[in-house]
This record gives sequence, structure tokens and C-alpha cells, in this order.
Amino acid sequence: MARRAGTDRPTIIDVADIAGVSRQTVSRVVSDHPRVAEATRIRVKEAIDTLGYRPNRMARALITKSTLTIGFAAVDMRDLHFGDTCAGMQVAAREHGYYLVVTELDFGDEGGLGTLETLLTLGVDGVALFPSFLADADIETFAATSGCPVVMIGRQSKIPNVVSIAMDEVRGAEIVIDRFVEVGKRRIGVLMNEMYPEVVHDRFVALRQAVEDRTGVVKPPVAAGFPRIRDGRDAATRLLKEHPELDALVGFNDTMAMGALLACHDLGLRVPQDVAVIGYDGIPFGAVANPPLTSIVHDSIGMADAAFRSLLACLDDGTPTDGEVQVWSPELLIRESA
Amino acid sequence: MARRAGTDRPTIIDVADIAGVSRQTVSRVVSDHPRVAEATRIRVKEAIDTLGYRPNRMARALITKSTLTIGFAAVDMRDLHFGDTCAGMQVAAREHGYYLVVTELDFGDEGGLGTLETLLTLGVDGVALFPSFLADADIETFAATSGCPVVMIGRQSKIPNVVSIAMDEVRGAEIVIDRFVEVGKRRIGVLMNEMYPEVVHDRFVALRQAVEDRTGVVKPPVAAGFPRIRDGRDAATRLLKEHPELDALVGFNDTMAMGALLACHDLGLRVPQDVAVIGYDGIPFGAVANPPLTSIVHDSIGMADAAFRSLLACLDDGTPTDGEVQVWSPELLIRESA
DNA sequence: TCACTTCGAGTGAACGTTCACATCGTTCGG
DNA sequence: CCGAACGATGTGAACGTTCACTCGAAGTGA
Repeated sequence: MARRAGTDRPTIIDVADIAGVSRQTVSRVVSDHPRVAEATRIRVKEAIDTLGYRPNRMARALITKSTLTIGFAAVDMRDLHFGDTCAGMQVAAREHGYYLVVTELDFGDEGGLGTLETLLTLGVDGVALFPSFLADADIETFAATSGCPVVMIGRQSKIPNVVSIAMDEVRGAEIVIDRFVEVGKRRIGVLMNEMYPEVVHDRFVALRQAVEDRTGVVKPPVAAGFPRIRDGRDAATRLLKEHPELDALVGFNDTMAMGALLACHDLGLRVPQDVAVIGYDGIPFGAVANPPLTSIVHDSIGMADAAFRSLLACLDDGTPTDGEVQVWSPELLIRESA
Repeated sequence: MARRAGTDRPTIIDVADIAGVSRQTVSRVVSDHPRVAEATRIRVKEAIDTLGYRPNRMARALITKSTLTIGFAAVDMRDLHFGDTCAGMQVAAREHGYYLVVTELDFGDEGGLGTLETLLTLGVDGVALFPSFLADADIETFAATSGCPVVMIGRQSKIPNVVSIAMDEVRGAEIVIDRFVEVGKRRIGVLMNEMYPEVVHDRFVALRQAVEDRTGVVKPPVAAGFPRIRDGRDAATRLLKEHPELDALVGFNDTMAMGALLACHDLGLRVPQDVAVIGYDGIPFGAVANPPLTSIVHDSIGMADAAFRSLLACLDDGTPTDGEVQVWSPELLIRESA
């Protein structure tokens, strides 16, 4: 296969030669070891600069068994929600001298597990993942054989050896339905994501329960689609045509909810007068929607930070992650659509 | 610092012991070398499965000098435009057996160069970058000392050892201004990004030139801000208040243009009747804006694919990238705002 | 039968580090 | 004035692979 272009890099031995010391001394200078004479330190640093020496992480990792990198895997890097989480994790990681290796999970690749495997052979010290289409059972297997701490963000499942960090879906659903009721809407339709059944499950069950508790309706109408504007629009159109009595729509996320906004527009329904709409995630673009979208928000960055800290704690203790579930409470961002 | 948790991983030697062969034979099986007897191959594969053996990339890279990873660096992973590019590159990379290591450039870290350095010590075989706030000169230095191919996406600069892939800004600006003129607007204001002066420069110069060529106005009014909805709104508000005669606004990107939409709304101006608005990037959310946003689009995914291929070509030839500049032609996505 | 090729498999060295230990001088308390 | 402790540096081995060889057995053609 392909080979690296260009000339060979200087090694620690080249530096040692120029500075007239042993490679071990160079190593000590590089890693700020205390017991190096000031004069030697300066001489070595000069040699490093002259040669443009960069330590080889590969070689170091071979011995230390640590690369100071954390793998972050998600199914769709274009997901805005992912962007926030990733940014939050990156900041936390950087703070502690870690780097993030981000990879997109590929469903075709053994249902995503293949990609995770590669992350491991890359030598990450820990893995954070957006479970997406991965089944709990697969994650469990992965965590058991990975030999490194695993943290999962966005699903509320208790899995051995995995720390879960997720939004409190029950609370979120209550907030949504309470808001609908508050603005006088009781005939609620649900737009679900057909892409990730397991993730969706928590949210869906919570919404259905909240609808029942708050309005007495036992099974609210549901339509499913991919979490895209276009599919949200289609699903909402179907739902509104089949159930003209509906006066509120909740979307799996803001993207689908925005599709619902378009569907209402298509059908000549006014939002929120005729149909109220609420989404999840509170993405900034919601503010520009017509009308601006009311949404359930949770602290992505805070959750990412917590995720990294969990990983770090396990790394420091040397203990594996356990099946802890951290639940974060969401809030309602009220704009105009409900 | 932190140490890896869990038990030690099985090595190639463990597999060799179980299968009763030498480590070299195992290595041959792992890398699909032809000269292995079928019976041996099966025996080794079984041993690999039994032990859950995963080859150590670190050790391999130490010898082959190749990690089969490409580094991708950008300043803001939440940028939608980045997401598309990243996804495109990921697909191209995966196709050729490469993995993508994505990192966010941190301005605080030696103006981003520090982050790039880390990418190198991580052992990537090539680097793709969104230049963002990086100066051409810094990129040149980096490319010269990196020892690996470098490709830059999104700026049209000719830099030694770097392949540039960018949109044709001159053509894009012509399309924007032509559209404004076509819908009867000739008093055009420009919303610029103050974050990345060098990137912005091409687009800004092109727009100014196109305005002059098409409308005879020599220096159109300009306001700058960060490429966020909020800042776009502020900048547009300033511009419209200071220059009430304006009847068209072009935003550095869709996000800023959406801010402009909000500003028009704030000031009671109708879009597009009173003020026409055009953005850049053609993000899906533009379709939900009020009114739906007209935008200049370019093929992010195609460009990302081309970027990866450039990298791969250099890797295969062993030749360094040269100062080639690939220019891609944009198109106008007409919705309702202009 | 013999030289020659091909196939399957093994061996020592090397990749660029760090670790554990050794060495050598100097300082210091008693 | 001696032994211990310490400070600065060096040495050999190890990390888990792959590379360049080597080796023996089996097959091939004259």
C-alpha cells in the first residue's frame, strides 16, 4: 500500500548525538524530568530545535500503553447535536492533555462494530460513543472485549462496563406535553426517528406515557422518518392528513420539527394557532425558522465534559467503567411555535 | 499520567503459540499474504478468534512508517460546511482503507500550529485542513517541515507543497450580483466574516469587484462579525440603519445571511420585496428560514473527495504535494429570499 | 539423477521509544 | 574519615510488529 513521502524524520538518537548525551537524557528533557542539569537541558533543547525533532508517539505508546487519545464515534458527524458534544469533549480532553480521534460509525462495517474495532487498534485509551443504531447487546460485547473504558452518550441504558450519560427523557416528555396543555393543545401527534430504534425508544415511550398522563389519550398518532427536514415534512404531512384533528406535533429533534413546520405551511395551517410544534435539541437555526421553534434543550457540552471526566477517572484509577447511568435534566426553550 | 486499565492484550506471539506457528506466519495470515497453506491459515484464524487478538497498529506503524490515517483539522467542527467536507473525506478514505483522525484547531495553541504538530506526532500519513485563521505563511512552514502531504480546502492560495481546493470565488460573486441585478436590486451591502481575514479576503475582493462591474458602485457598504446567526443579525442591523438605501444583502455564509433575515424582520423590512438576501453554502436549514434562503452552493463532498485523492496520489507516488490550486465552480440555489 | 524453481515457514534484526537498573561523583551527617 | 544518600547520566532490555533473509521439502524439466 501507500508509503510515507519525504525524508526520514530525526530520531531521539540523532538529537542525542548532536547534544553529546545519551538518548535517555534526551527523553528526560522531552518529558520534563526533573533530574537533568540545566546546561544539559539547554544543549538538548537546542539540538531538538536544530533538527526539528518530534518524538514518535507510536514508539512511546508501545511502551507506555497509552496514546493520550480518546476515540469518539458517532453515526453522523453532520448532526448538530453531535457537533456540540464533540466540541465539549474536545475542550475537556485538551485540558487534560488528551487528544480526540473522531470517527464516523459506518453501519455497513459490521453494523458499526468494525469501525469501533479500528479505533481500538489505533490505540485510543478510551472510547466515547453516540450509540445511534448500535444495539445495547453489541455495545456490551464491545465494552467487555475492548479492554478500555467506554462511555455512551445519549441513551439511558444500564450496560455493564459502560457509563451512560443521557437526558432524562421522562422529564423531557413531561415538559413537552405540559407546554402543549398550557397553550391549550391536547390532540398531540408524534414524529419519530425510524433510524435508531433503541435510542428513540426511550423518548417515544416517555412521550406516549406523558400524553396519556396529561391528556388521557392512550395511543397518540405517530409517524416515523429519518431525522431530516425532508422526512420530517413528509411524516408530518401524512400525520396531519390522516388525523386532521391534531393541534400539536412533537418532533424527535429540531430537524424533524422544522420539517413539520414546512408541512403545516404546505397545508395552510398556522403555527402555533392551528398546530403547535415542539422539537428537541434547541439548535440555533430554530431561531430562524418560521415561526421560531420551541424546543427541549439539554446541556450537550456539559454532558460531553462529564463523559470525558468519567473516562479519565477510570483511566486514572485503572478501574473499568461500571454500569452507571447519569441522567441530565432538560429544559424548555420557548420561542414561538408552541 | 493515566495508565490503560484492564488486562493486557494478546499479542501476535500468543496467537503463534496457540496455533503452533511462528509470529511471522501469523503476521502473514493477518495481512492476507498469499503464501500460507490453507490448513495453517484456518488454524491461525481460529487462534485469533479464541484470543480476541487485535494487531497493534502502533507497533506496525513503527516499521511501516504508515498508519493508514489521515488527519483532518478544522477550526469549528460545528460548522455545517465542515460536516459535509468531513463526511465526504471520510467516505473516500474508508474506500481506500484509510481512517480519518479529526481534530479541532485551537487558536490558543500557538495559533493552531500546535494542534497540527500533535497530529503529526500521532503519525498521520497526510493532513487535510480547513485553513481558517491560519496564515498562508504558517501553512507554508508547516507543509515544509511536516514531511507529509498537505491539502488545504477552502482557500485559493498557491502555497508550495500544498494542494489547494477551493470554490471559484470570482464566479460565485458574479452569480450573486447577477442574481441581485436580475431581481432589480442594485444597492448591495456585504456581511463579512471577521474571524478568518485571509479566507474571507478572496470572497470579499471578488464580491466587491463583481458589485463594481455589475452596478458601477465602487465600494459597497460592509459590516463584519463572527459567522453566527447572532452576529449576522447585529452586522446586518448596523448596515441597514447606516445605509437605509440598501435593497440587497449578501452574507459570508448562510448562517450570517439568516442573521440578516432576522435583522430585516426586526426592522420591519420585507424579504425579498424590500431587501433581497443571498448566503453561501446552501445548508438545508436555509429551506426552513423565513423566507427560504437563496444561496451559493458548491460541492463540498466532491471537493473533499478530490482532496483525499490528492493526498493519496502523493502517498502512492512518494512525491510531495505541489502548489496546485483546484478551483470548483459554484451554483446558485434559488429559493425565496432573492 | 541433478540442477532449478516454487512453496511454506522460520529467524534475527530493526523500528523509536521508555523502563529498571547501574554507574560515578559529590555532599553530608556523625 | 567513613558510609549513606543524592544527583546526573548511561546501559541493556523490552514494547509488538514487519522486513530481509534463510531453510527445507516438494515439484519440474532435461
